[in-house]
Parts: sequence; structure tokens; C-alpha cells
Amino acid sequence: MPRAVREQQMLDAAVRTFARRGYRNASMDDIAEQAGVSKPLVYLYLNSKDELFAACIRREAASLVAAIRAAVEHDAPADRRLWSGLHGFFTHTAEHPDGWALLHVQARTHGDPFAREVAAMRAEIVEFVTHLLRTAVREHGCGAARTRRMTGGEAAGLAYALVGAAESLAEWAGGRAGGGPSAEEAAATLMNFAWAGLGNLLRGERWSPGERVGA
Amino acid sequence: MPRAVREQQMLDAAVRTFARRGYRNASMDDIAEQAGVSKPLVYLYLNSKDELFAACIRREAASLVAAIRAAVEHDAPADRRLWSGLHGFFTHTAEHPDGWALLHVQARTHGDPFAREVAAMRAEIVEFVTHLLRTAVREHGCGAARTRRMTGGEAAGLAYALVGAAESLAEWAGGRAGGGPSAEEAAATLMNFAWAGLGNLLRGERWSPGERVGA
Amino acid sequence: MPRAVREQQMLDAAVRTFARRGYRNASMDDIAEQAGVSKPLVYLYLNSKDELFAACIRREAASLVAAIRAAVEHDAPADRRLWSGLHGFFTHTAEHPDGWALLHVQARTHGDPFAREVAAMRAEIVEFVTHLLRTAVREHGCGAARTRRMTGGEAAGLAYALVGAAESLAEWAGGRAGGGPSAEEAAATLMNFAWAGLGNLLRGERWSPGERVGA
Amino acid sequence: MPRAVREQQMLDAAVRTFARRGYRNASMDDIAEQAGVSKPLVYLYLNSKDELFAACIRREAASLVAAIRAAVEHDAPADRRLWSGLHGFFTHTAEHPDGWALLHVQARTHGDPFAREVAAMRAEIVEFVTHLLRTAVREHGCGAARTRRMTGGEAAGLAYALVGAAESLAEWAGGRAGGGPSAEEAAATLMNFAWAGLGNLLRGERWSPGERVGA
DNA sequence: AATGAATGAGTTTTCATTCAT
DNA sequence: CATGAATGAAAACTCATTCAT
Repeated sequence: MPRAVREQQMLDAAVRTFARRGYRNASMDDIAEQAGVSKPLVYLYLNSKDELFAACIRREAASLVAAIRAAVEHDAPADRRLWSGLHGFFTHTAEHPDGWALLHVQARTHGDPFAREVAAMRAEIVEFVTHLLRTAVREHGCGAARTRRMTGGEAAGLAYALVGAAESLAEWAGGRAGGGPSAEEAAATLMNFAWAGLGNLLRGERWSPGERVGA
Repeated sequence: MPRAVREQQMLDAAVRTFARRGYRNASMDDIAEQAGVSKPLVYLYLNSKDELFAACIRREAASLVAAIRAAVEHDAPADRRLWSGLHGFFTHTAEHPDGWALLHVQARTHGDPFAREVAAMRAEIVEFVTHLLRTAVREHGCGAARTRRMTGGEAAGLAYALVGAAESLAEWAGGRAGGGPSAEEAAATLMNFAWAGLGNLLRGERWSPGERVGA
Repeated sequence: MPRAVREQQMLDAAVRTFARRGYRNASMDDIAEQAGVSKPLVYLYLNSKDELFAACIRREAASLVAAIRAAVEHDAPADRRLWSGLHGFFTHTAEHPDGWALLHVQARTHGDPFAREVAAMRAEIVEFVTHLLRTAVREHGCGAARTRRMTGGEAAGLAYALVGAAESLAEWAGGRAGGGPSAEEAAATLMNFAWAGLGNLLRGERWSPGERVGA
Repeated sequence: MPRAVREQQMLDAAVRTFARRGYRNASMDDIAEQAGVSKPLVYLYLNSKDELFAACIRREAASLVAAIRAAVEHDAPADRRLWSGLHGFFTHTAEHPDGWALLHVQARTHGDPFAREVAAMRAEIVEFVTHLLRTAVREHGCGAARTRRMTGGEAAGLAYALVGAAESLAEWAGGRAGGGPSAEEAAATLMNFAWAGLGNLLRGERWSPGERVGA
């Protein structure tokens, strides 16, 4: 069997095992058995547990980012673009729960080489979302007379909150297979969230502890 | 030295160690040394590594929930109540980074006995937030003529998104010691987010893939 | 059983095993079994295979050097001092063949941390011998009218040759238990060697490729 | 490429690798890579790691012995013959440091099949030297009235000492590339040593612990 | 109440060696 | 002739856990 195929089999097995048992609890024996090969072969192809884990993270991160980028409907209006990206995110995480668990739960837990990789992916997504938000502002905000520009910090904060909310919803959705929201529902919930917040931001209607914007 | 005190010292040491090195990487030797006692004593008081970890999670979870409950200004208007709860959350996580890392990062990583414990705490917070939201609806929504009731699913989705966003912001804030948002800023960011979304929800203005509410 | 005692037992076992099977071939399991303890205990006390090996070398080197120093009859004339040192060397190596094999054969074979240790010991012995030779020159050489001083290079060369010859004889003696020379004979053989060479050196009678000093 | 050539390439690579990394630390992968062939080919030609190592030892031992024999100036007087042999030894070891390290350091370290091979080579050299010494005695000793015959043990002891001293000097010379003695110097140093000792032996002037011959 | 001494079981990693092609 | 693919066996090292005192 050619090397490339075997390697993917190993990565599949490793992603499953790491996601379900955690990095330290997953033994190389387990992974080799799952992959249907002997342990030395895993080492021959992937060098060490660390490198194997890193390879898993890279593959899953790339896969997730690619899925989001592919899902965005580039020619649609801004809100629809944002929605389609979110939808792609929820669809992919729902279809690859192990990969998502690997990125969201396992990779963050373990020291620097791995967490950095995930942080980089997250930053890429956050930046992508920030870009979508800013484009949306430019496109839709023009009509309003009293539109403010959005500062970088505001956009980043909004993007972080959005991504975090998305991750939380994805986890909720994944946890109760079927019982949670569908990808469409989750994306819509977030849009309600984000679109309204974005509008407020642009109109300069900001909630602050002292006064109330009102519901 | 009385037993209760020794036990707290051990838990302190364990929380630090588990948070910083992860469950599997933290050895009982490390913890005993950190606590300044001998290893058999740790076993005498806390039975096993698993039980010790569980005790840490329980203590930190209770501490976080208590902090949030204590922070809520019960006699203030609804928005202020929500804000004060969020503020309490951000303050506590900023002041107890090890405890927060234990709950947010470590506890989820390891199989069922622990993740369940954290899920329970999370559920408690979500329920609490849901309650705050519903109260807010009742209180503030009355004025509006066209107010809808919020369904259970809607409230839960909103709450999950809110909690996830909060966690994401807390992590962002924690990551760049000082550079990120303060507790006040983080809480305000979320309020802008949530309050607007909540308002939309009540007014029946919902974003949906087919049509656009507009910014 | 107290730690110090166990530690010596472990070192005894390790010296035997390393000497007979070589560093890489000696497994920690072997050594632990030889010592009558479990493997983790060996690690608890001696940290790693490398450190264990180093500890063996240090102990045996110190023991050999001490034996030589103790054997030298300090108040005797120079030749007798040299002889007694050699005699101490041959006696000790004959009585501790494993220790001698460890130093002479094993320690040199394996990279820097260990070879350096043995080289240091060897340098100490060479220096000691050089000192004995120089003293002998001063003491006995005076009578001769035409005595030259010995240069540092000459003394070191002689000392190296002497130590090498001694090691070779010790190995010969050790190899054929009983069949080889006794410590006395070996020491005497070397004295015949060294003493004559020393005399020639002092008298300026040097052999060179072109001419012959004659037998 | 013909088999014989390939085989020599493999032996070259193996000698280098074994000499520099030690028998156990040198992997067949390393050697095959060094030789520029695939691992199965090494096995096809040389059967096993042990046989490969043995082949290396045999080749290097034969090469060293041949170099010494070739260096001896058969028609020269006895002292010159001995000197030329020593000179050949030092020259060869200086020019083939890996081969010398293999014989002197590595081969002795590992159990019986290999050490025996080296011991045989050493015995051959010792015997050769013994022969040279005895011939020298016959040739040069005749003039002296009071010449004793040399016993077999005496000759062997002298030879062993001489070979050991030579090895020690070779190691010294090898260690400090350039800084140590040249082949000429090393050989001369030993001649000063040996020739004088030999003369003493023949004249019956023997050093013994009880009395002193004097310097 | 508290600890020094001790270990069984399991982990990652390496390597000599062999087929099928 | 030559090799890519594959593995059984073993070695270094760690750790949760328990006694005897």
C-alpha cells in the first residue's frame, strides 16, 4: 500500500483517538491499532507523538478554514456572505466532530507548539470575520446619515465574541447529536446576534453601565 | 495543623499544577511538593488523583458561580443586573486565572467524570443567564406594543452564545495580560451585543437567510 | 533498608553489568535485577542510565587512584616509590577486574561525558608518575657528572608509555587468571623497562633512527 | 557496479560509523545511508550486523598487520628493524584513525566473537615483536661476554609492555591532532625505552624490589 | 498524624531484520 | 539485482499507588 494512503489512514486514526481520549491518554499503541498498522510504521512516517499530533492539528485546521472559505458566497450581499461563512463553519464542525474536538478542546490544552498552531488558525478566522464585518459596514452602512466608523478594537472585540459564540454553539450542537440546533439555526441565531450588534455599533448606540439603551 | 487547612493547601497546589501542566502531566509528586507535604498525606486526605482533580473542579466551579451570584445587583434594573453578572464573571476569571484555566481548558479535556462536572456548572450559569434574560424581557418588554414572547430554544441559544462569547473574551483578555479588554470593557462589549440581539428578538425582527434585516 | 546501602548495592551491580556486557548492552532491567531491587528504585536514586554510568566511573576511578596513592611508600627511595605505586596499581586492578574493565575498556568507548572522566583520572595518574620520575631524577641523578635535565615532553612521553605499558600488562594479567604475571612480576618488568629508559635519558644516550646506541 | 566494489564501500561506511558511534549506536540505517545503498543490500552481502562488524574488524586488523610487516626493513640491523616496524605501526594508525579506533576501542568493548578477533591480531603482533626482540638479542648480544638468554616469559612481558606503550602513545598522538608526537618521535621514544630495557635484560641487570640498580 | 522506601504497569521510542515486487 | 514497505522485540523512563514505621 502506498505511503500517502497509509499516512492519511494514520492521521484519521490519530484524530479520532486524540479527540476522544486526549493527547496524553491516547497511546501510540492505540493509534497504531486503530490505523491497522504496527507502531514502528507510525514512527517511520510521522516521527514522534508530538509531530503526529501537530500533523493532525494542521490537517484539521486547514480543512476547517478551507470549508469556511469555500462556503462563503462571494457574490452575495454582505450579510449573506457572513451568514454563509457561519453556516459553513457549523456544517463542517457538525460533520467532523472529532476534528473539531481536536482543535477546540485538545489542541489548546497542550503547551506551546500546539496551542500556537490553533491560535494561528483562530486568528486567521477572526481576521476573516473582521474583514467580513468591515466590508458589511462599508456596503450597508452608507445609507445611514449618522454612521460612525468602526475602530479596530471594536471590530476585533466583536469578532472574538462572534467566534467564541460560534464555538460555544457548535459545542452545544455537537454535544446533543440532533437535539441541538441545526447548522442553519445556529448560523441564524448568531446573525441575529451579530447583525443587530453591528447596527447598534454603527449608529453609535452603545450600552454603558451608567445609562441604558433600552431593549 | 488542622486537617481542613492542610486540605485547602493541597487543593491550592493541585489547582495551580493541574492548570499549568495539564491533568496527565501533573504528577502527584509535583503536587505534594508544591503543597509542602508528603505524597502519602495527599492520598490520605484525597484518596486518588481522580478524586483530587474532581475536588479541584468542584471547588473552583462553586467559587465561580458564587462570585457571579454575589456580583449581581439584585435591586437594579434588568440590563444592569445582567451587566453586573457579566462583570462579576470577568472579574473573577481575571483574578483566578488558574481556576479559570482548570475549568475552561483542563476539565473539558478529560473524559466523562470531569467534563460532566463542568458541564453541570456551565448549565447552571446558562440557566441563570436565561433567567436574567427572561426577567429582562418581562420588565422592559412591556412597554412595546408588539412584543413577542421568547421561546425556550431561543433563550437557551442566546444564553449559550452569550456564555461562549464571554468565555472567548475572557480568554482573549487573559492571553494578553493587560493588553486585552478590562472586565468593564468586556462586559460592556457583550451587553452591546446581547441587548441589541435581545431587543430584535422581542420585536420579532429576526434575520433569516432569505431576506435581510439590514444593518 | 537505608538509602546509602542500597545505593552502593546498585553501584556494585552496575559496575559488574557494565563491565561485562558493555554500556549499551547492559539494560537497566539487568542491573536492577542484579542489585535485587526494582527498576524504578534505581531511577529514584540514580536518575538515569547516564548518571548511573558516570557514578560507577567516578567511584571506580577514585578507588583506583586512592589505592595507588595509598600503596606508595613515601619514605622510601625514589625507585622503590615508583615500584610501590606500580605494585599498588597492579594489585588493585587484579583484585577489581570489573572496575578496571569499566575504566579501561568501557568508559573510553562512550562519548564525551564519560571519556572525559576517565581521561581526567588518567591525567592525574600520568602527572603523578611524571612527578615520581622527576623526583627520582633529582635524587639519584646528582651523582652522575654528565646529567641532563629532562624536558617536560620527554617526561610526559615516558609517563604515557609507562602507563600504557602498565595497562597492557594489567590486561594481560587479568585475561589469563593466574597464568599471567603476578603484581610483583608485572611491576618489576616495568621497572626494568622504565628505570633503564630513565637512566639513558639522563645520560643523554638516546636512540635515533640514524645511529645506534647499541644493546 | 560489481559486487566486490560495493562490498568495500559498505565496509568503508561501516568502519567509519562503528568507529565514531560505537557498535550499538551505529544503526544499519546509518551504515546503509553512508554507503549509499539500500539496507536490504547490506543484508544481502553481509548477512547481519554481527557479521558486518566482524568483517570490518578482520579487514582493519589485516590491514594493520600488513602495514607493519611491509614497513619492516628486513635487511637492516636488528634495532633498525624494530624501529621501522614501530614506525609503520604509528604511521598506519595515524593515517587510519577510524580503523584504529575500531580495533583499539570498539572491538574490545563487545563480547566474545569480536574481542577474540582483536586479541588474535594483538597476539600476532606481540609474537612478531617477540621474534624481533629475540633476533636482536642473538645478533647484538653475541659481543657481550656475560650475555644471558632471555626466557619466553621475559620476552612476552617485554613485548606486551612495548605494544601497550605503543598503543598508549598512538592514542596520545591521535588525541591531539598535530599536537602530539609524530610517528618518528613516537617510535624513537619507544626505542629509547625498549632498547635500554632489552640491554639491561641481557646483561642480567635487573631491577628488583629489594635492591636498586640506580638511575 | 506523617513519611521514607518501594514497585507494577504502562509509555514513547528504536532497531535488526524480512518480504513482495 | 535492488528496494519500498512493514514488524517483533526490547529498552529507557515515568507514575499512581501502597506499606512499615
